[in-house]
Amino acid sequence: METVVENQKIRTAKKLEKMFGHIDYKNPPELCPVRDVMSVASDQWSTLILLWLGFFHVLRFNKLKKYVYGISNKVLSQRLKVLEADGYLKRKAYKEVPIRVEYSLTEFGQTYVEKLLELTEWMQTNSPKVLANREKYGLL
Amino acid sequence: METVVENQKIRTAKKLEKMFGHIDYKNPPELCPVRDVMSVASDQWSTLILLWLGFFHVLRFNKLKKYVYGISNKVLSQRLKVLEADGYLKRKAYKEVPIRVEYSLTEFGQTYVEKLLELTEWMQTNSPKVLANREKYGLL
DNA sequence: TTCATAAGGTTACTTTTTGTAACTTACTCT
DNA sequence: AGAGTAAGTTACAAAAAGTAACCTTATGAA
Repeated sequence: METVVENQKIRTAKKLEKMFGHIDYKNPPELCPVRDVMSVASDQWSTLILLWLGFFHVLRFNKLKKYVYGISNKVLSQRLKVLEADGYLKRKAYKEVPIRVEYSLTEFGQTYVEKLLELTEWMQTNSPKVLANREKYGLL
Repeated sequence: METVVENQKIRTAKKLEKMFGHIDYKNPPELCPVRDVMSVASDQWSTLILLWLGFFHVLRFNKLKKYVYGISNKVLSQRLKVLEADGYLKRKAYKEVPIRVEYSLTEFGQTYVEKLLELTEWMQTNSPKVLANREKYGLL
């Protein structure tokens, strides 16, 4: 039993070595694409935007704003631009009045949402544990 | 071929429905534990701290600071406190002079790091694509 | 014809979060 | 007595995020 956990720890460390081991830790973030890309894609607001798009497939600006509860116009529009630039979603504007704009995932974005979903499922499963830990810690 | 992708999209949306579908989107973030827990654990600095701990198993404050390149004392100590409170890592202080403090993952933290690692592997695989997208977008 | 409305933002201004760098503590070694 | 060391903390500056008012363009009602 113990060794199963230990072996898992070792496997994990090996993968991390593959990822970080060859990188000189003195490198600034600009030279680490993983950090760069990750900081955009796994930002809290970006995550919520992408997940809701994964759910609805197509959403307009104001609907998105409604579902990504608490986001401001400013941040929503800024994140949508960046996520579009990075290729996760596409924007389609119809020249009607008032203007209609539809956001949806690209195929690339869809694959990312699937990964993201796994993480979110972990969160869903484990958040009670975390909240319990937090409470226990509060008493110290 | 098309239908495979389509079916995947539908499966994803179904999972998302399970996660978000029953939540009234008008709920503030305080009432959504998933958002709450996730905003701590998948913060950029937290992620890096946990991954490096997954790699080294035990790290002292100043070593962590060295590997989590660019983090400030202030933010590092703040994140370590929160991650400890949430149960991802443990702090062990030795009453020597100068003081020695060792940080390591809890077993719970270890399971999270494994999930996180999958996401990071995705990033590693796909960051070239994102950088390419970004460049293409820049030309528009 | 003037006015209200609507979607999808943008802008100016305030508040919060981060970053920077100097300082603290407590004991040991010179 | 003074320097050095690890693990932080603190005061102040810079950057990011939140807030709320405003813009655009055209349609339909008054």
